[in-house]
Amino acid sequence: MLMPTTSTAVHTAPASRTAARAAQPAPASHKLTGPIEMMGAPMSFGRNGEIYGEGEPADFVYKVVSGTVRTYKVLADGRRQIGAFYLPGDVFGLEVGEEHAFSAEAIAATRVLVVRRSALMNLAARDSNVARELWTLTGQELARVQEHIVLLVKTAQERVVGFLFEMAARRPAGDTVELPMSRQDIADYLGLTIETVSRTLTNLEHEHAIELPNSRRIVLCNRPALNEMHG
Amino acid sequence: MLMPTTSTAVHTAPASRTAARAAQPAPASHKLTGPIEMMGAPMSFGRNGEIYGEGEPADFVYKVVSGTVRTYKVLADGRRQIGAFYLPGDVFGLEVGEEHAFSAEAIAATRVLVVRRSALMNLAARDSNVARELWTLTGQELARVQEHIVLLVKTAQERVVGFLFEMAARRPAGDTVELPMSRQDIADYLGLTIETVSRTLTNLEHEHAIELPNSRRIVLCNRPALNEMHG
DNA sequence: CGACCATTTGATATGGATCAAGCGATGTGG
DNA sequence: CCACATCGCTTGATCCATATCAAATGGTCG
Repeated sequence: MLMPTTSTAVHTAPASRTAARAAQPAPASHKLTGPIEMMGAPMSFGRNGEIYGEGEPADFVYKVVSGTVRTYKVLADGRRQIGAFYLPGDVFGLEVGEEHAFSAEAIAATRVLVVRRSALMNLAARDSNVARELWTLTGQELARVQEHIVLLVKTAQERVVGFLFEMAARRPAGDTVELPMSRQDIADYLGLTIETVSRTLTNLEHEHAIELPNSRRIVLCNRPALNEMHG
Repeated sequence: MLMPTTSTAVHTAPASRTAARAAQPAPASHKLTGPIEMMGAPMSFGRNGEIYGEGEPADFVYKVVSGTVRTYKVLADGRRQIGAFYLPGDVFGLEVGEEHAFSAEAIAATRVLVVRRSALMNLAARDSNVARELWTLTGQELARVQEHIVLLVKTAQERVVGFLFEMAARRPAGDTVELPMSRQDIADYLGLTIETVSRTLTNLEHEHAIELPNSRRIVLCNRPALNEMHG
């Protein structure tokens, strides 16, 4: 639907790989062996590479091995709303209906595992543990989106601080957050403009709540202060 | 947690009813027989009656028979965000985790069917159709919340019009929408103030897009015009 | 009738958007 | 190796949609 400007997708048909599937390095996930690891075929996407489009048949389920993925919708007036960011270990593209509700793109060079949804469904019909795992994944997604709703009704500063906490919790690395996405991506996730995101981060730095060694790295050097700020 | 001001809950312990369960009038739902109808115990709540609180163990699943339910969170600064409205036939309170993510209240006098979550889980472990139904319910909830996110990043007019379309689609009754909830409820669902909701409705009426016979009844008398307005 | 509560309407304030320019890193061709 | 184009980000000035504050209206129930 929306052609990426600098797509360098290596594969475009996930079905083209069914061999050589058992030799992945273990992805950064709490679950080291599951249906997707067992059955998944590796695929790679370049920066801005389109993984699937909104409204397309949801025939495949994906798990991030490395890199980052964003899902989004483009509204009628051209504005883009980002639904989620997916980091290594995260599953995305799992739909209960027949179509993808959002489009998905790689933010930077990204490797994923791909598995046919029908294969998972067949497995789930026979194995209640797999069925439960699919349900759990959908439930985690639901919880995440509910948190997102709460973020979206707050002030700009609360949204930005909430986003920083969210990212810090997902990639525990002390107080340093490494952002794989641009300011525009953050703005479109938070329902703000790029200018407001930038200004808010600058303010937080002036108040000594964060440090900005560079634009993609943020140090949460005063968590109590940040906690005060996020409602 | 939050005591309702005029609670008139008839039952407070759903487990107190296990007999007399097969004689409900069929609720307005596309699914006339399911686990909840088969196993559910009836309960009633008065206006503003608390059904469960955020953070409480999610031991029961509910289906609306009559009336309307809202789920909500109260933010740190006292603002209330409504997560969803549930109308007759809708299932709510089904959590994948162990706790309720939102609080639930009856908006007006409401009857529900209640079933133990553990009973559904046991059934699902043996019957993959039940498992699939639980997953489908969670997936529908996910789709609804994703739509809600898209609403929340639009302008006030777009949010209000989107809300009217949402309600009209859920209770197909020609172009007339009967609102069970107050302006404050609508405002807290849309992330707006009550004044902005009221003004927006007045504007829509002036533009002959809707009619307001009274504050709880809205006629969508110009759908093409409304469609233009909601991005 | 009168009290109460939900809703509407009016006046003003403000947070974030918009418009516009500047800055710093990265990469490319001469 | 440097001039220069490009891109992502920051900063500044102004505007506007919506919040806030305040009061009037209207419907409901004792």
